[in-house]
Amino acid sequence: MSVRRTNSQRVRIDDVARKAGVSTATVSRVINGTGTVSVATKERVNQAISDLKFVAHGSARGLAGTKTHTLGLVLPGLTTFFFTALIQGVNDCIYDRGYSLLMYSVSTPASMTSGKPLPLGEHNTDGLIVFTDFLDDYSIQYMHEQNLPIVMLHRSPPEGLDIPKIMFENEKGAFDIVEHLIQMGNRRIAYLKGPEGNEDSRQRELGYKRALAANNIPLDDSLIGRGNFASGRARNELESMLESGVKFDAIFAGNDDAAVGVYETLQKFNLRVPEDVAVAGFDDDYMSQYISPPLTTVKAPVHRSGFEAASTLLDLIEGNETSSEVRLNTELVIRESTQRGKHV
Amino acid sequence: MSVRRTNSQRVRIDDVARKAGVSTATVSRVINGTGTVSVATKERVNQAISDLKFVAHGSARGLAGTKTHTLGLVLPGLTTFFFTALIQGVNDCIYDRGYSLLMYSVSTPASMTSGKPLPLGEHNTDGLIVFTDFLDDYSIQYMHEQNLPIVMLHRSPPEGLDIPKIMFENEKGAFDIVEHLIQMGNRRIAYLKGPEGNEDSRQRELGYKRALAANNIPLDDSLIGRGNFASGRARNELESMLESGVKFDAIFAGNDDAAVGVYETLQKFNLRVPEDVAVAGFDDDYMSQYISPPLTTVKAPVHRSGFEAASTLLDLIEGNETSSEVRLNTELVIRESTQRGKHV
DNA sequence: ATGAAAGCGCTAACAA
DNA sequence: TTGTTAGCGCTTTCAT
Repeated sequence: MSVRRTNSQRVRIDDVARKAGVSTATVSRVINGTGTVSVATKERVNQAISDLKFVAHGSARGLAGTKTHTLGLVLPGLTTFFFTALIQGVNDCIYDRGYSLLMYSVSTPASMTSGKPLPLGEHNTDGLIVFTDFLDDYSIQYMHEQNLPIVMLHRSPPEGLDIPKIMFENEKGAFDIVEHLIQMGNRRIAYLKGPEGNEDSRQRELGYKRALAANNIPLDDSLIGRGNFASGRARNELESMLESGVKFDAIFAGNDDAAVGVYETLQKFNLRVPEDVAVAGFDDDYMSQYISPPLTTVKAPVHRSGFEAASTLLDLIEGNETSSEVRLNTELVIRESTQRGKHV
Repeated sequence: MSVRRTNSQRVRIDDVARKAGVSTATVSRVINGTGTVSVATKERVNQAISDLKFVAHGSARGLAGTKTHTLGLVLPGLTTFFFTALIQGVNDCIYDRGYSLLMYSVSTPASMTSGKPLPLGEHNTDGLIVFTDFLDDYSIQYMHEQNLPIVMLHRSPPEGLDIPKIMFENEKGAFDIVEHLIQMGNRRIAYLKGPEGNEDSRQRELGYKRALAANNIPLDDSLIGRGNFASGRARNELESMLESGVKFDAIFAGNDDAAVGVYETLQKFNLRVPEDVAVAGFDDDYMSQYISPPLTTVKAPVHRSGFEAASTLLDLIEGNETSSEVRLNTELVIRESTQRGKHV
């Protein structure tokens, strides 16, 4: 009894089939590169497709087939240039491989299993890149159990789950930069942590502690501040530390954005960088070379981490081999913020 | 004769219907808020949905219904913090309204109507935000004719098409900042254009020229350089200008990223900012307050422009009233790069 | 207020 | 190598 709103405008696969003089199955084969189609037929079909400007209906493909050709990327609130590079990295990987990118910026704790679930399964992405602490372990486990391919970016998967992860060499990077600070003559070196529970931060803290230990510098807990990888919080935290009389001759700020906050607070207290306090960051954000003084930091391959995450996810989806963990090299970048006597 | 890969795992709408003791039609009504459902029934259905952790199949909804609940955002290559704020703005608008975001970063000229078409129609987004010069007018016209709701961001629609656009007050912002430069005593003021054909740049150039005219300063074409809103190109262009002997006492760099390139080249030529050359930007990028000297610029509401674009697009989709043009206010931010005698 | 059932535009099994 | 056709999981009309 069909009384159906007929979507009259759209060019459908059977229009293409008719024009090319073949069946819809053949057109589908040409589109998807499946099955076998003779060269001559393939050419006729492609001609018809471009003549008619046919674009397949994504939802129909998603429903009929097994793939949506869409990847999900879950991010915390987009704050710094870091995210730009990361998203571009994912983007650069997937379009060539025929996928689109669905983005979710989640800036408060969220869950798939309580309250209003995230629209993550909703669109049936073929897989998910998780880069946020705002999605709880249980949600990830839940989606993993639904057989959704997942890759963790800058975060470990929940205990016991076989989910690949992409990380920076945080521990080594932090070790290197703290060693550098020590070699520049600093002994009392503060560290500003990232957000509570953040894994990058935890690993950097380990590197920081290892470098101190390797140089026989006792650990002083009063030198460890609680930040959140953002300049505002860094300002406040450092202010508290200074007001409570903590003394130090260098700060490893956790990341570059926090280092910017450190700069501001030091200036407010009339402390010069690097003469009075040396400052180091992590990431090598775009602005770090331009701030004053230019910031010594650990260069992290952000674009590449997005690219690798996407690439690993596609491998997972396509059933290729994947490594369970990718660790991306970091590189020490020495600028003026840690070089006494060289400051302009 | 069904021999069908049956997606056994998934909880479907009929599972919910059975559990709630209703038909699938009723479940659908509850999900979509359409039709009339008694309070008691609605409650039973919602209970069943959360008990079963039911998430509707997006492709099935997209195919059966008329909406995909997805918006497309087309961007040029993601380069600066600008894009972070913009994407976040779009994001912040749409999730509350039940939409997801499909992102396309297109960094080379692309078309829907020649070559391999962009996957834009492919997923049947309910609408599109176009923020890139890399998508040609014809493609936009083509999609518009297919009745795809479109909003232009920082760019005008093709001639004659009734497509809303969101812009900054470029002309006024540029006028204000050039006036400021003039008031600070500068007469020979250079302008660095954005990419060829870019509308923001064209409007800023108009503001620049109007400010000169308003102050009886003759226009000198040798003072207008060809940039692309990026630091690298700004460096090169300014270097050429300086080498060819062009003299000026101030530069309006087109945007903040270009201003950074200007800083670098001036430093290379041993010209101080602002003592020898005053520098002004546009956007008020996150880093502009932190570079040295802090950059005088025009603050543009980037996050808000993303938000407004999304909001306008949703209004278009939902059949609400929309303005054909939204102009977002800019604000002059005076810092040290234009203040002679105040530089630290 | 609710249910029955058609069909959205594809893909993929099977037949030929 | 190609065609026929069921059916993916929903939404929506129409009937009740």
